[in-house]
Amino acid sequence: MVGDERDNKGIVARKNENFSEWFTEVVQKAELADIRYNLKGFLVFRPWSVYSMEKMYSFFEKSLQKKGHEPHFFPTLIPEENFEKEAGHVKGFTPEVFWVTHGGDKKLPEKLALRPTSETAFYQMFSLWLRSYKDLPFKSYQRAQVFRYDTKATRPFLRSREFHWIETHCAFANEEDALNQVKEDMKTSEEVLHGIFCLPFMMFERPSWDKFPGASRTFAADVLNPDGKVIQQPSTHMISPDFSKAFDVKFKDKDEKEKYAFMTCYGPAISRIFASVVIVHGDDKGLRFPWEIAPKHIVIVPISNDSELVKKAEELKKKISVFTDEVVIDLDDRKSPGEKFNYWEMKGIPVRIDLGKKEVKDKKLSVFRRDLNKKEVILEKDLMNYLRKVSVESGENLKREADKLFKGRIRDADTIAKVKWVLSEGGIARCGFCSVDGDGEKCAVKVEKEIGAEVRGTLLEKENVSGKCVFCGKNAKEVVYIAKAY
RNA sequence: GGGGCCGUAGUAUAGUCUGGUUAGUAUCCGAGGUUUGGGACUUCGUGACCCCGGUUCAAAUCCGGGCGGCCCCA
Repeated sequence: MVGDERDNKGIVARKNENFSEWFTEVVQKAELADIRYNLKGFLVFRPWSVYSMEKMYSFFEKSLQKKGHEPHFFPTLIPEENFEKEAGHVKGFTPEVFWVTHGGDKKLPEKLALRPTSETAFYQMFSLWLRSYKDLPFKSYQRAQVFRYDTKATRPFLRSREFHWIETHCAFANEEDALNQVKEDMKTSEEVLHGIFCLPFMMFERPSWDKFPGASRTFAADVLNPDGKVIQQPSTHMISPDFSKAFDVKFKDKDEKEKYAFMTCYGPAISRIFASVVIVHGDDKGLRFPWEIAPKHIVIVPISNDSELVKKAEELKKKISVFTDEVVIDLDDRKSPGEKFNYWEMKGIPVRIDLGKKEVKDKKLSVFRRDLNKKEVILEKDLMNYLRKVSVESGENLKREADKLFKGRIRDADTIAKVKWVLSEGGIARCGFCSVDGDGEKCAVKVEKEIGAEVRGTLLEKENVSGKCVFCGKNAKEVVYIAKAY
């Protein structure tokens, strides 16, 4: 090939050397999304990402339902008046809202927002639905697409103007119950994000200056990318009492008094979490998935389309169907076996079975597992045991690998120079800090200006503090975590 | 928030600086033949200058705007 030898088949960029390019390449070559849709920040999700995201949705929804959340579908459009009811919320979201202004060629009497999030839609209904303490706790959720006119650079999956998520909206009789909900949301994140998707993260309480618009307290998970930047994943919020007042979300308590409810919300963004799955588990060959959320489980590659081999492939597929239906037989006669091997490794399918005459004759199978990139020969009669084993181990292996990398990157720092060093190593710095309320913001600005990083927050369970704030020298009141962020 | 780079077949690119031939190459796609155990070979064929405006005898090429993409810094 002429020019810069750029190959339009396999992944060229090295994940750890040139992460940005690696990600762009993987998105296109593994056919996760088509970025050619002619609208900035919007992309077409292709089957290989959708299969996986559907599974991710399902794990989250099952986990939420088990904890008492019930599903809803709310309208995509929200009247402007709903937005204007709570000052903090308006201020935070107005610059990011897409507005619908016309119906046909008639100008609408009131602008309609394409929901950037649905608090103001849900609370509108909460005020109608919630009458008595017996209606509480009220726990709901919906899966939805939301829209934000993000002015920063957009990136497929990571930062799009339309994204796919789940949002839970809950109401409680008192603040304590609301806080417990936040803790439950953290547990859900641990169960699903880490337990099933195998993504290590830390959940921080965001500093007061970095809260969700309209929240009294914000907690958010940070996942670490190989380039050393963290990306925010599920966040959970205690909503400011101003909302209950603004939307008149009241209930009659046991003591016969009318009281305002306490709301929480939790938002795992599936399309963005998918990005983290790609980024955290992928390698230089392309994608890797934990079995549970792999788009498909198994590919059978007959070495040729010889009728004997095709028949054998069908037979195996049928046999495997008691365990999984997600078996692809690759009969594309335009590709050589070698090309297929590389292709399916790039796509990250967990198990590949190479089927040739040799195998049929010897009643053996050549199998390749993507978690360990290992090829081995097994007896055909052991296939089901092998698949069961890989289905369990693939996630475990990916999780172990990711956890190890993550833990090694969190380091204590007691001077500005040390913080800089930790960040330059692609890590998260843990250090003493004056305050995460208003008056600590000066130091946070310093962190941003001088180091190009952000104070991500504190742990919910307060840590022992001693010593000084690394940035202003006052007595440290908090232990904070500092990282570069998207 | 600031800066830089880029837009030519489905994809990746040459050509742009220095305006002028039938816009070249690889891959993909379609048809045929030979192949098939780690990115096969061959013959034939289809397919492109992002949009709008300007300069000019002449624009992929120069200028302005729009739309879209990529990268870096804060």
